[in-house]
Amino acid sequence: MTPLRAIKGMNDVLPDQVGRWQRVERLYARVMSLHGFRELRTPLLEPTPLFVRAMGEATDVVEKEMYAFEHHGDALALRPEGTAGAVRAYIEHSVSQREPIVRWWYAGPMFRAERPQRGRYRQFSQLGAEVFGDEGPGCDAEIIDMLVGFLRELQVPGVEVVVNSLGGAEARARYRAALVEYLTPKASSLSAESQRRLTTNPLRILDSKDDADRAAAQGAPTLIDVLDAGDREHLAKLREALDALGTPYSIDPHLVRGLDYYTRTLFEIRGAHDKLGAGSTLVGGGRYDTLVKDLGGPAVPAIGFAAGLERLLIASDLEGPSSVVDALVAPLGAKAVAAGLQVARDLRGKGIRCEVDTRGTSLKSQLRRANALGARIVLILGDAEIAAGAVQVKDLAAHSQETIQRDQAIRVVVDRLIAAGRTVDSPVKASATDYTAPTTPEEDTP
RNA sequence: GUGGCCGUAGCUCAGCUGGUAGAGCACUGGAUUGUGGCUCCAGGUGUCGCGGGUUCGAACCCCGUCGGUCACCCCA
Repeated sequence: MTPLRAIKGMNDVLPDQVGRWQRVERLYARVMSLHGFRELRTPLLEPTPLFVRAMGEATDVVEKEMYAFEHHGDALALRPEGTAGAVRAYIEHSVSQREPIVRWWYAGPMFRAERPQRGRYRQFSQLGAEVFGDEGPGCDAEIIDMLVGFLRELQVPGVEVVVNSLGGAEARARYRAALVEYLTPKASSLSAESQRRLTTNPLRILDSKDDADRAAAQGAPTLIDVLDAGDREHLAKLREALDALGTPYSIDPHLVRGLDYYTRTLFEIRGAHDKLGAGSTLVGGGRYDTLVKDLGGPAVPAIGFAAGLERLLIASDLEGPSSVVDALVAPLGAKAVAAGLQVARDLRGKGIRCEVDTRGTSLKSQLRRANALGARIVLILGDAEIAAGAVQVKDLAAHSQETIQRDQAIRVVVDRLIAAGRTVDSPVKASATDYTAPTTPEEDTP
């Protein structure tokens, strides 16, 4: 019998790692909140045609990477990206009728049936956002600057922003024609892949990694040359705003992205090249001023981006939390366990994370466990303490220990933890029916 | 999806031209009948990814397969 295992490219995240995930997610939620974005949650499963129409028939994602299937006659697909669902929800709920500008963020798993690699998985998570109803370049600049700030908070080294403009649909069509005209005479020198692309998706030849392709593309006309006046002004204003913000970026006229819906501003943010190798794109985004209309909604301009959470985690130097609990209750002997459970319940009522070691093992092994859990305080309850109505409060970091009366012990522990920098919730009642889970001392919610 | 490399204890790896397996770390216990992180001592049968083949004999060679990884395609 073959052992049960997770699907290729779909990974478990064990608790040791979840701490880092949560840290990044909370930081993101906070950044979003500070910028007036509100969270959107959409289904993981959508009608396949939504993605086909949003991203384009000829895109690789649609052609070969979607988990698409039929269920009772419906064509369904696991979402390969977040924008299509967000736009669908925006249209479906007539949101444009209620609010002129909408800022939404989302976080969650996406699915693409690609060959896994470091930082690229079949189920992966994206942190994304969309702004509907603001076509100004200032909005583009704000988003880019916000993302750079976010990556800085994540301590991602080597962050660089690359910007390009794809222009509107007309400009792109004009450019496509010019590019094909320029490259066709050189077709024989192109890679086989690019010769095929010449008819299917010529823009992609621009960011080919093949040397011959690069040489051929070297002198090609650039998109920026064929932009119309409005597109040019948009780009110029974006650059002005970025310069004013002091956000470093570079213009790469060869930057092209794989989805058809982009218009005008297109950007990528890369970082941590040494850790991510070829897949160092951390965030990709851009404007999609016609997509809402193309999907049957009103003519509302929009811009969005998505960041790969797994890549951010590889790139980020942030560490996860080191402690699981603040305190460990160490009862010695069977009689002490019941008393220990009471002490623990009282601690939790004050927002102290704690665990009771009910194994009945030696004090030594309980202290070892306290160490492993990162507990600062150990409350020792043996026969002598119970007889005296007391408890030993041991501070592992301070190497101190004192005998405290039971009714004073909770206050002493709280004081010690607060003195050590732990923030503790305001007291709540701790009973079986009125119990509030202690929040972790982790940061981040504003 | 295409190609290269890799796959030995929980982790990182060693294992000489094929003679059937080891280290460090981690973990558990003890030294200290109730006191951790340091130190010392003790504790390992693990489908050598899986299946098949060659051989007297395979962790080591061959084929297939699964998984990982890197690059490409593409993308977050």
